[in-house]
Amino acid sequence: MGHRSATLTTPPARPHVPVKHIRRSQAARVEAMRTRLLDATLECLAERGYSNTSTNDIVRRAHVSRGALAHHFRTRNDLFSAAAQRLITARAAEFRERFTAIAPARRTPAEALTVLWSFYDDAAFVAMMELMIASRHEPELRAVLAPMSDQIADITAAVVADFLPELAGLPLLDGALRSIHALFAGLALGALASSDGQGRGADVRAFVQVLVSLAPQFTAQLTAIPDSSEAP
Amino acid sequence: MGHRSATLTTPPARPHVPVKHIRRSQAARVEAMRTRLLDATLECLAERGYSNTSTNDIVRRAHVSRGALAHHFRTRNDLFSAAAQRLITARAAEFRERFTAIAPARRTPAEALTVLWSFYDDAAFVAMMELMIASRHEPELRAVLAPMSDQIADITAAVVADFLPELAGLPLLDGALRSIHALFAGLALGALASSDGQGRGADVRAFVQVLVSLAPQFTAQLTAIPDSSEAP
DNA sequence: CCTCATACCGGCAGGCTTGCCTGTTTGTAA
DNA sequence: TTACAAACAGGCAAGCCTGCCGGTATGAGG
Repeated sequence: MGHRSATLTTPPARPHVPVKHIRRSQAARVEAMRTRLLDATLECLAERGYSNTSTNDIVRRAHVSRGALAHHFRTRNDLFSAAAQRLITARAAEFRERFTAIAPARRTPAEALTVLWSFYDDAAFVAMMELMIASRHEPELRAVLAPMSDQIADITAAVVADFLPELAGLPLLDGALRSIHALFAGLALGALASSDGQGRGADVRAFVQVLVSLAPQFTAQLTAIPDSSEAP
Repeated sequence: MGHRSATLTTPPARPHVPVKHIRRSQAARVEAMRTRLLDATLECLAERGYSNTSTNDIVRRAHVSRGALAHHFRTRNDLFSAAAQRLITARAAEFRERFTAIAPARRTPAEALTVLWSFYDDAAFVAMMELMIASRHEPELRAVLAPMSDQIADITAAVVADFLPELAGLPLLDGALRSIHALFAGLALGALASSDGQGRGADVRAFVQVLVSLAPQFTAQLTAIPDSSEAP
């Protein structure tokens, strides 16, 4: 179950393949270089963290010269912002893929929760957290990350609508989905400091499991409740 | 409702009160110095973040010489570990205080949720997140933070038992409480990167509010369910 | 009152990082 | 083929940070 160190980038084609003397178009060259750099950045981010990652670490890992990086990303922040952008779009794509890959017979809320959690119990999400923390002081990075929350909500809603139609009409669905995302994020954050190496809040996830399995039951009662909401 | 910048430390006695020529015992001196240093560390942590905070920043803010810090904390990590320890114990104390301070008439789940959230929508929790992220590479810090998760669970359980006895016996109470903590943590984390300056996931918290208000209802149905748990 | 341990002070050297700068190679287009 | 622009290489200087060190002041004990 420990999904850790899942595909953060495309694993092949990276280790020790010098990009030399293969006669490629310039567009292909820059694309390869950017990919190399960005992937290395994301990996360093997950391993060493935002501010423990120097540009030297990155070029070393990418097997690229210092000047190459400077040529494609003028400043360190540019690099990290681009990496953040790449991470977000890559994840959005993988999100849809992984869900559409679920066999129609298995498209249950429980399975969906498992897949969803795999996105949080993941090296990429560690990188994501690093970026979120760092974005507090890097406006450019923040600008990249800001719309992410709503994007996630939209994509999740779409996935639910497509694959779990029985839940599609639920009254507070949007809030519920956002809640689950927040909960998983909190779990992942807590896992960073917790000594609980493999548990990763399995008990909490079990509780969530039970909760969603009960969703249909109390959805009926919801309509008859004196809406005492308006959050504090 | 924006609780931000709540009491991270004891605000009085800090600004510009030179500790000189007042004839105090040595024990008092070291205590004052440690407090000064640790408070400044925590403040810097919340404002600048873990690795944007240099020891110079700290001594500058604490109005203390560089040597003083070196004398009390041999290394930068020692300082941060001590600060983390201090933060944890201080928060635990404040946690109980704030809950016992609730007027008996107001001891409702809704009120409890509001108070609980105030602990996450808080400069101190920003510092906490910084420490959690940093602890990934600082074993000493990690050792300090590791037991925190269970401590929180224990304290929360105790508070519920004392002040919300009607919930005390609920079947999956422990999981539910941990879930709420994780959810709030995730909300706080997301708020770092979100442009949603003041919202802070109010909608999500509203959902949680509704959910707990329904807790008694479906707790009955829980016993009759084919336990298909064992989290994935 | 005197002595000593402890608390505190401020500067120095070593190491690391970033951004820039010059020089070389590669692709493209005339 | 030739000339130019873009891609790439690697070194340099300025700046900052940490840990340490000798020197001073202050409180404790005889």
